[in-house]
Amino acid sequence: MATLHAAGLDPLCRSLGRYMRLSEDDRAALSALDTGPQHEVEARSVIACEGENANVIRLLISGWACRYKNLPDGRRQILGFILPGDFCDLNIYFPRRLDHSICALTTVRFYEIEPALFRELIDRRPHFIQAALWHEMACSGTQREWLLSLGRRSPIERLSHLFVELYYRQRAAGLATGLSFDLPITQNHLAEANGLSFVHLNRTLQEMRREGLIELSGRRLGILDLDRLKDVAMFSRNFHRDLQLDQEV
Amino acid sequence: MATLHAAGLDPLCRSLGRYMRLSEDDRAALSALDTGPQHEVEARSVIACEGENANVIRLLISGWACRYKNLPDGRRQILGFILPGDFCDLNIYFPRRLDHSICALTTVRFYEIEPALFRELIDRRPHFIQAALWHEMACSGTQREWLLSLGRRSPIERLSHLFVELYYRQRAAGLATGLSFDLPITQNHLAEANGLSFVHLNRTLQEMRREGLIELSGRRLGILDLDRLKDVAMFSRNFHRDLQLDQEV
DNA sequence: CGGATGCTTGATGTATCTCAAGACGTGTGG
DNA sequence: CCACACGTCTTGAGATACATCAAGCATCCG
Repeated sequence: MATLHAAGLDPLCRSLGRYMRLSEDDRAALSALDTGPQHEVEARSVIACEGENANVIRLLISGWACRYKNLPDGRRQILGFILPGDFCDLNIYFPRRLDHSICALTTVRFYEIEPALFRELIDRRPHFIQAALWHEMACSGTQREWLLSLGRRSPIERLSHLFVELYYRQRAAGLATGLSFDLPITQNHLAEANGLSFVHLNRTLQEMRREGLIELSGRRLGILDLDRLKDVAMFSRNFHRDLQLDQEV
Repeated sequence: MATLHAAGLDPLCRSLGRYMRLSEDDRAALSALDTGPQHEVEARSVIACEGENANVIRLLISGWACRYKNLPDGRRQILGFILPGDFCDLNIYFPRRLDHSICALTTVRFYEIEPALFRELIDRRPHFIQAALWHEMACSGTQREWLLSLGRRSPIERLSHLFVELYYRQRAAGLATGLSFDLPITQNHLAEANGLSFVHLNRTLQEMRREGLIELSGRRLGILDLDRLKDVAMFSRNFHRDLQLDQEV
């Protein structure tokens, strides 16, 4: 019985454990959180929509999701990818109106946690707020890296950078085998994330293959030369360090 | 004497007051924070540099600063503008290594607050952490809007959006008179913020003037038709609401 | 089998960058 | 006071990177 329960809560401990050392008491306190049933939605489902009130805390268990924004005329920009262990929304206080939407890119499983329960947890063990703050700041840092990519990196540099980011995040979550990992999204998604047309993205991918940087087929990405890929991306040591943190589970 | 002291701490109260209701006790607690001397640096000074440890909390009092990142080959992207009342860095816990740099665009005055003092404040009055979280989330929201701009908006839409954002933020800080406000930065800065070459930015500005959207000269921006400017920018109601919060002082 | 979805390729136009030069204002030293 | 340097803005010309439009092909699935 303990096993089952522990397995169920594992994602929460693992997720918060990335940002703080968890004592046994901490883990026990997390167990007390009733994470409720797991939800499952299929690809393309809108999990949360811009403008609606976020009155729940969602933690992704499996699958890929993304944050995105639309312009009134239909143009769409993906703002970031949400991988297993990431929070979709962390509205602990003040139900904030969502400034962006979230949709599932694959079949996705996630927890929904009551903000009130989280608040109680923080009341009893105030240092948990630090993990929440840290999570926000880590996301914020990744956004800044994307700003640099969209503003100043060329398409091939942008794409290289994204692949390195995803590789390290997947590896941190134990989802990479060697230098390859599942990339269960379409080229169109990659284009929407990188501010490119999907035609041009396709040609950029071909260039990367020609250059011997990656191989990509059947929804799986293989990195052929990580060092060179990082060079092309001008991947920063600082950013690497931030992502590495995820590994200290 | 009370006057002087109150005047000195006013920026802190006003800044945090944007994110939470301050009781009299709260204000008294903030007064207990020794904000130390005001610092002043001239334009172009680097206030904080990527990679260094942020071991202080800075609150901008007057002038303009910006966050930015560089690529190894010298390309530079401005990530956001810091206006009076904004925190430069809010590293309350864990001295985090900075993932970006901050520099002064004009002569700038700011407070430096010891993180330890801030932590003590939060220990005594835990709800202050909510203001910190809210501040992080507001900055994060602005970054997402910039991602949308850089990824999907055309140059003229981007620039329009930036001007509307700055207008609302300046107005919230009481720094706009009517529909115009000081814009003490160069066209080169605007280009670096919008991911454009400064030549093209210059031409975009001319187009906006030709269209009767703005007038810009002598480091002062006048908005000629706010509604149309917002239409061009496809400025979102949600984002507006977030910025408006700044007004509820 | 027909329709949806995703990937690839070609042709064409244009938006944006780069390079380069000149104009204007402002401050500084002679 | 002028001469000069410097920073900023402006304009022109040319090259190219990227978007757009359009078509073909493969795969999957009902």
